[in-house]
Amino acid sequence: MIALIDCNSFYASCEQVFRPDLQNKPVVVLSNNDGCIIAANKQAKALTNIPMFQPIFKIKKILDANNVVCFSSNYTLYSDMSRRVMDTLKNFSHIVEEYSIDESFIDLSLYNEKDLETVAINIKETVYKNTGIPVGVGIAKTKSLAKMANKFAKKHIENDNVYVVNTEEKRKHLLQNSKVKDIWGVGKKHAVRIENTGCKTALDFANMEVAWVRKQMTVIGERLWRELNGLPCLEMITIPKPKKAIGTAKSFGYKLTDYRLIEEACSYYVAEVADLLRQQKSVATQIQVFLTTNYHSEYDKQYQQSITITLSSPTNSTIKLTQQALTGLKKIYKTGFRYKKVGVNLLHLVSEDQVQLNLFNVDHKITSKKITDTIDILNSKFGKNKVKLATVGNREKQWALIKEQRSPRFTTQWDELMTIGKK
DNA sequence: TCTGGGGTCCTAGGACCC
DNA sequence: TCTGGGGTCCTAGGACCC
Repeated sequence: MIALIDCNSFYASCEQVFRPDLQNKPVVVLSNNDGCIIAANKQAKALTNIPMFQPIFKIKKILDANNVVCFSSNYTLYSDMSRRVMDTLKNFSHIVEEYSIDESFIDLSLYNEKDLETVAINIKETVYKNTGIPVGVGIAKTKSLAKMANKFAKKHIENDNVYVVNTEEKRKHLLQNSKVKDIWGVGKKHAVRIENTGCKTALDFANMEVAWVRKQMTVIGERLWRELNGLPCLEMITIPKPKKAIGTAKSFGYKLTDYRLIEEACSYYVAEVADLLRQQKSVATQIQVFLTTNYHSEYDKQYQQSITITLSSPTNSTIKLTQQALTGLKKIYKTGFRYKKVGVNLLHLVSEDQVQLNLFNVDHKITSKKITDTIDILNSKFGKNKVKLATVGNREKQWALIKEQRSPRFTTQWDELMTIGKK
């Protein structure tokens, strides 16, 4: 049996852990640049007209009228809280798959099946006691059913955030009471196609002809169909696979026209992704740079362009990647536009030790590696970005994201610890 | 004025090879 | 009317997830 544990309104819950005064109050967390809502707690969700992913300026009035507390996103805090939750889960099973920042699958086959209800409640209570984060638990024979059981448990309050599918009756009850669009892996497009055949519930889908499913939804759909019928097709992935691509693309805090500033932002992003690349001990064979104006704007002239450069030899050197990225950026940049976003993608990543050495730049490679290693060591000792390339610039980041309401990084910064009582 | 960001997997079709 | 057959690699695009 597999359990899916999912944190309730994770980002908002993280904020509330350190702000007990916000218990039972509506709380939302905003995206980068404070652009739109990416998380809302129960109380905020209960207010109608707070749709997720809506630009904040459209619903500002509703937020204010209801005294909704808004936070800028604070990923440093959320990552650390996530680690605490995951550590707690490891006490319940040795087979844990960290599926995302706020959910995990864990294998419970060592437990007696009739005890699972108790185990589920125990997991929920222990995580809350250790971290302050409320979670939901869904348990079933397959990942897809566990995922749906979890969602079902949250939706129907009488389940108190726990649902265990340990009988055929409960499987049918779960699927009968879930809509097609609630099936994990069925998005908008497939939901329409499925419903057009007359299916209304997840159970109807599970009873469809598998040939139709295969044809319309490929092998992914067939796996899902089997999983809903109790046949496990998705394995537990306990060792995270190295990423095949690493990218970043963030909107600027302000529209940019100045090439120099865009270049600084681009260099900064290259340093970020190159760092992640080295952490997973990979090298990139291609780098892609793209630049775009604000496509939402009706006034601005629109322009977007991207360029993909194949590197002469695969690398994870910030220096080399920056050189290539800026060469690319120069090619696609055109004057006369107000730019909104620049992005960098590292593509076709391969393991460091699988690289085919290019005979002709061995020397260069080694020198470059020494510099990169030294920069990494210094930065891990003295703090992120203390040592950087000159192209990143040293002035205030005029392109930086807007984060007006970020909470303190309570758990990772000594100077941002919580204070109690008078100073 | 203000509209997120980072991924995965699969398939079809083109280019190319023998 | 008939129009080889088998294969690989790559890319773009679709669909989905959190």
